[in-house]
Amino acid sequence: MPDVPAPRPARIRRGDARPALLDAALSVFRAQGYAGTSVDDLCRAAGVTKGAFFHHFASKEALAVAAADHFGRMADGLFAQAPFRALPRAADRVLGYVALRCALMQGPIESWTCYAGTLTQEVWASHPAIREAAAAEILGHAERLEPDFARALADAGEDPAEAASLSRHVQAVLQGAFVLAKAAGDAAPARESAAHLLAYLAGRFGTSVPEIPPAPFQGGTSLPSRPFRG
Amino acid sequence: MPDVPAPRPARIRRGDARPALLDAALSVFRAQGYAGTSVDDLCRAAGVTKGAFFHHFASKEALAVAAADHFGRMADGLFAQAPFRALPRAADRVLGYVALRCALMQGPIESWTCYAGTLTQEVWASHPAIREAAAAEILGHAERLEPDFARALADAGEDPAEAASLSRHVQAVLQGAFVLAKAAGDAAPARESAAHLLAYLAGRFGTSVPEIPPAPFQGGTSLPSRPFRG
DNA sequence: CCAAACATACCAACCAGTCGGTATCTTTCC
DNA sequence: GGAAAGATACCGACTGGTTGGTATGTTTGG
Repeated sequence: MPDVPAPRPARIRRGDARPALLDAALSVFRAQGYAGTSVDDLCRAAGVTKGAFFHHFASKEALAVAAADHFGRMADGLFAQAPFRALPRAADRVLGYVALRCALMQGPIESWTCYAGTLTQEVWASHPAIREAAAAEILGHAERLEPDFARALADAGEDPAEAASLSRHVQAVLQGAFVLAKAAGDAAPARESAAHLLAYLAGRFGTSVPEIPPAPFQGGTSLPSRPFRG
Repeated sequence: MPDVPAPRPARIRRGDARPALLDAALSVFRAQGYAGTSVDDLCRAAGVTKGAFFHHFASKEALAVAAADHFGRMADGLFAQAPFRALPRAADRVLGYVALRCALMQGPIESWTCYAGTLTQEVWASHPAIREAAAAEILGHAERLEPDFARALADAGEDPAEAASLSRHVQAVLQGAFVLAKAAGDAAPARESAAHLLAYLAGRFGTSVPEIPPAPFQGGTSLPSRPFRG
């Protein structure tokens, strides 16, 4: 059990407990997982006491659910204001979105991975309420991007009916990129995967791939090599 | 806390405790997560007592590490014997691999998702030993597939140097597909994503996409629609 | 008879959640 | 304006149950 980083002062001002707990939930759950995080961990990270915690949230699960919505609103706010949103061509907006997500892949892993995906992976079977909130987050996000996909496909003379599935695919690739990054302890494989995704999308939209400089992954494994055809 | 399914008889024969625990680890950890699974859960699922558990494994973490290798050997065995391995063209072997993984996406989710990816996502920061074992599993698997990717790229007149990154990308997409499937509670989005992956690979290799029938995802979210440009 | 393979009882630490109580802000009424 | 009344926000000791792990005893195959 690693000790929780304390990004906040030891105590929070009156009235700030709820947002402090929501922020703490995002980073601590992402770093330690749901079951691996105690209520005391969350309180410590938020600079709040247990009394405050249970005053604002009925249970640890309730905080996790509320934090999924919190995460979604933060993410949507970020992307709604991003410059790529103003591009005239739909294909460029889609590629710009993926390029931005790729550019965000730096710094501490728990700061740029997906709260909803991380939690779902862990508690999809044991905590249906969290699974539902996370699913609404991920699939809702994909749905909100859908119009641009439909437009980009139509512009390329392709069937826009595939927009929904393509938009979900983009989210899937990003989620998978996060898993590889966590496994490798390095953002490089995630950026590489995003680059492949950009290539696929550019192919579908008949446009060129935008600039992104993915440093190649140097990791490798330390496994004794086990031949596949063995 | 859902009760653990007991796929085994209440008690296991003498000498079978170790493999029983490894099998139990695969299914129970995937269904409940690492921290959400108690040693007693594992013993119950394996039909074994705590004494047997700690006779064979020094700790819960040690079992999780050993199970990663166990998972890898089972998976490699499965793919090594699959018919697609005998195809003459490298591109067809790669596409056949993805098509098989797609075809496996049915039945209980914990039976076809990735043990290594699930565990990494949860404990990458708190249990380095598990993270390393899982990373070796995932990246090692990608490495073992690499020669076919290199050959397929070369056959298409493309640079085979991209094989490593492309092979990791395939694993990333699969991992992400699992996350979406868990979120949606349905294999459909995972199969859709695999279909997009096949399309990308076929494009890169200059071949046609093989048969796979991905039923479209009907899920949708129950979120009040929050406009993206809000 | 011996070592490996178990079985059972047990323990200290931890955990989610409770509860009686206090501090501070808001409303109401004069 | 100001005091009383009530609502909200917060505090932290406590509890019943669970957890990973240990200690010690028993069975079994060779």
